[in-house]
Amino acid sequence: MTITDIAKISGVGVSTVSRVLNNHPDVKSETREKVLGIIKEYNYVPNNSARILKQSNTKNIGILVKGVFNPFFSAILKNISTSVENAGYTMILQHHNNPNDLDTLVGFIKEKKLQGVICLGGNFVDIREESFDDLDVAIVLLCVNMKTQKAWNSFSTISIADDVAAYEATNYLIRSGHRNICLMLGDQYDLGVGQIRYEGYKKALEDNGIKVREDYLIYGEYEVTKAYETATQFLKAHKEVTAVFAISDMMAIGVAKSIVNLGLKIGDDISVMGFDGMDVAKYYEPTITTIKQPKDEMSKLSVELLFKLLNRKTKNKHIILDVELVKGNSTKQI
Amino acid sequence: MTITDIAKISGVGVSTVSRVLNNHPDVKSETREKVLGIIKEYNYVPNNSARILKQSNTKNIGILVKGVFNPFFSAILKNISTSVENAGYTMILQHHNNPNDLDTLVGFIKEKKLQGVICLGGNFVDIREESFDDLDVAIVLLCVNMKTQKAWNSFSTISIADDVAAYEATNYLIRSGHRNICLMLGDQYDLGVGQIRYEGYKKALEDNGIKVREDYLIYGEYEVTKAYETATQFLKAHKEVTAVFAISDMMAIGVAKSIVNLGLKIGDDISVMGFDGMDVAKYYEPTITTIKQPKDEMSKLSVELLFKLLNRKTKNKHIILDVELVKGNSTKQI
DNA sequence: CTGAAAGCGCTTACAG
DNA sequence: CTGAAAGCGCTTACAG
Repeated sequence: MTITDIAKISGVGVSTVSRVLNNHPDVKSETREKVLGIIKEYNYVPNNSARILKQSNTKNIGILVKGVFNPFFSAILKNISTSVENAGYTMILQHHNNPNDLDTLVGFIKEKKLQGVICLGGNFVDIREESFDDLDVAIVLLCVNMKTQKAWNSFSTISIADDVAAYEATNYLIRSGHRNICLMLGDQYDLGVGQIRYEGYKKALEDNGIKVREDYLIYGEYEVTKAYETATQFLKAHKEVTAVFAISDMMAIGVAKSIVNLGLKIGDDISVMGFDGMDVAKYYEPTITTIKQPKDEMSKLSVELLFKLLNRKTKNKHIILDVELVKGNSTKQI
Repeated sequence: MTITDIAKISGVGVSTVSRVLNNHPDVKSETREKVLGIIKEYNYVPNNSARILKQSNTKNIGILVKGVFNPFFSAILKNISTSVENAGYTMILQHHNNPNDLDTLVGFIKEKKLQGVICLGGNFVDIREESFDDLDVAIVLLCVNMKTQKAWNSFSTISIADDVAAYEATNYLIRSGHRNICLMLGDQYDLGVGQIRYEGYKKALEDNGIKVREDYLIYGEYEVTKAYETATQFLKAHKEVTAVFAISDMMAIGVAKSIVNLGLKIGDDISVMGFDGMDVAKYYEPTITTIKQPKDEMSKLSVELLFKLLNRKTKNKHIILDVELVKGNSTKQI
């Protein structure tokens, strides 16, 4: 079934069918009805590729997810997905683990002829103003390590001040009397947000005259199971540690469980601080103290910004959103 | 930059460039090198739409997610995503909430010219053997309400026996001495797996001579927050209830928290049973008794089956996987 | 091993 | 309000 078939059956030209398909106003309503009837009858759906080949407008929005596929991302994904589809665009999801985020992104954009793309995660170390020069695409980077927050105008970023947030979290633990504070990161080679959060942690310790210990860095791969295992092993070997700061709530839950299973009490014996502000942190027992990222705002803003960029209603922006330290019962004064 | 540009610059015909692009063997390696060099130099990426327009093979795999976008789905999503990309296919993710799953699916397949599609969730009430007749596409339905498990050969299903699983869960609570057992479903109009799980719950009660009470059905929208709110309200009004069976672990966690916040003890005062077997159920404190779905197997099998179907290496199958009741400390004998 | 040419299924000026 | 025709950027027989 092609547009030509429909045209023949309807007894009109292909241009007319095309006009009906694209809701052009100048078609006699009688003709429109007839064509629509045939389309319906034969269950005809136009070939997207042929359409796209003609129009430069693919209406494809890409979502490029780096590394982990954690629950924090999936909440964002849902929001984005809904908005993108409501706008009549197609959402192409790609997940990758390549070291070079920038190359991956550019290849993705070209291959799928994307109109816009939202990146979740990654560190774009060699990104430059000219990186997207010949592309004409709206780019929004989310949850990305962008150390150099210059006023670059070829892409947008929406982020939180990860270093400040991690500083605040660590400082909160220090203010509560903790000095032996372990940091649980994703993995050793995480150059994304993990890197920046580490810097915030480090600075908070240094500002308080606490020595930063390499062996207090542990890795939970953003997974509850792995976090549990790593924390169990670590806490057994380091009885002096009184607080663990995990850079995701799911890892914090793994850590919390390891404390219980070691016969200790969460908060009273060892404090646990999370990051993300997932619902589950609030509903865990005890509630997990965490840094709450404004995820609804992040997803809402990112799609809004993306479409504004697409429609040339704005120039690129670099937005930094506020986080909130939500106090739970998993951290205690000592 | 088009193939014609590359051909001109390289001093060869477009067919030769095309052959290089598609790794055809019969190109002189000298020519190949030269063309490859130009492609690299100009960062040329072929236009996918034009390619697809010629080849019937789009290499597009669709993932159609119905309704909720819960963490259980996102774990599956990650696995599928990785496998699909490794096979050189593009993953198109679509999320919907239309009542008519079948129409949505068929429209999706046609519009994107999908080679294969995996559906997560939904109830395909009016699905028929002929539904996909003119489509030539591999279809795998996952986590779907397929009451009529006929030996249909136009699509595949991978599922668990949701009714049996829910029966088992309910029966376990009954064996533990509970008689006033509340069931938390997603929402009132869920005709997907929620419907079948409800039937298992109902049958277990009936088989044990326990009256099924309409007012013992509550709805948590597969969300921890909503589950918490609904359960709190319900438990306040129904002091006689000693057990809650929630058909997702996230909802079970919300219920658990509501019990704590009502000043009661999880397990000792009110038992909580979950469903899914998410990691978090195992790491919650106390551990949540749950029905564990083989999610790794589900995602692995679904992709394997999809590609076998694509390559005509198998005919359609209807696979039912086993679940496991994982005992935690959230349920107690009374 | 290589190139010219047809054609995939659309959209869009252009002419009427 | 409508149709014939060109062309989007590829791939693929076909001929050499």
